[in-house]
Amino acid sequence: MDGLKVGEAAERTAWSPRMLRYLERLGLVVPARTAGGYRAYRLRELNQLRTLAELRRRFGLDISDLVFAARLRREPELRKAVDGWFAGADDLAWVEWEQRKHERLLAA
Amino acid sequence: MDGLKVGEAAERTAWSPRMLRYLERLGLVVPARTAGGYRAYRLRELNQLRTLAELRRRFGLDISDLVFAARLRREPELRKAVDGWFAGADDLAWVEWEQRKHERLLAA
DNA sequence: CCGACATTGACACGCTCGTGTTAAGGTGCT
DNA sequence: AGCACCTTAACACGAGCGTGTCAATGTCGG
Repeated sequence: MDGLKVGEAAERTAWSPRMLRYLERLGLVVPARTAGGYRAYRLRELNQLRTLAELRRRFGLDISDLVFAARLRREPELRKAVDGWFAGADDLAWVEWEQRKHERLLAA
Repeated sequence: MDGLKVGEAAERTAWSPRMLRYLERLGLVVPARTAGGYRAYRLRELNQLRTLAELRRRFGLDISDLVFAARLRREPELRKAVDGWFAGADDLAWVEWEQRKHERLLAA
């Protein structure tokens, strides 16, 4: 078999098999599948799992924080809206920010 | 008084006074204070509150998602680490996962 | 100086998250 | 064929989030 099964991957990454399945359902770490339906964890997934654990430990992140970060990358609409919110939160005026966005669009 | 008190701000933004205090404790919308200790909501804060409600409604965001987004802006160390995690995850995996979710829905 | 509203702090409650466990069945090496 | 491990689905449960409410006290305008 090419890639580790869920139990083997769990042993090598200090996650439980349960959590590996959970992370897959959230779309964070998605292994390939064998013909029989077994999860096949390869090097990329193992690295993701180790990095993920490190992020939680070092920065106290929730898993849901990473899910949100993933959404930010995948949904430009969302990223724009969030940026807009922060524009109103910094001392830059919202209207000015909108204006400059329009200017950028015109310039493009 | 220059700025709205918490009750007045609540009426105009469709948040409860309780939630306005909560959002302040999270560092998301922080009004100035009067000499007597009353919160003074001005235009900037009112706009932030309305935009915040809109983000929740339109994108289904949690408040904690916005708190995390704020951390991302303020902590370059954190942003770098999160970017690093995504570097190990090419978006092919995401597409495959979406496809299988779709198949599951069709099969149901 | 009184009444309306503010302040902080605490208790409460339903909901979701992260995690384990168990059940009922499938895969695959030897 | 058997044994170890996998699959999904379900139930369980403590912890934390979002929110309301109540109590004790402070501020302010008329």
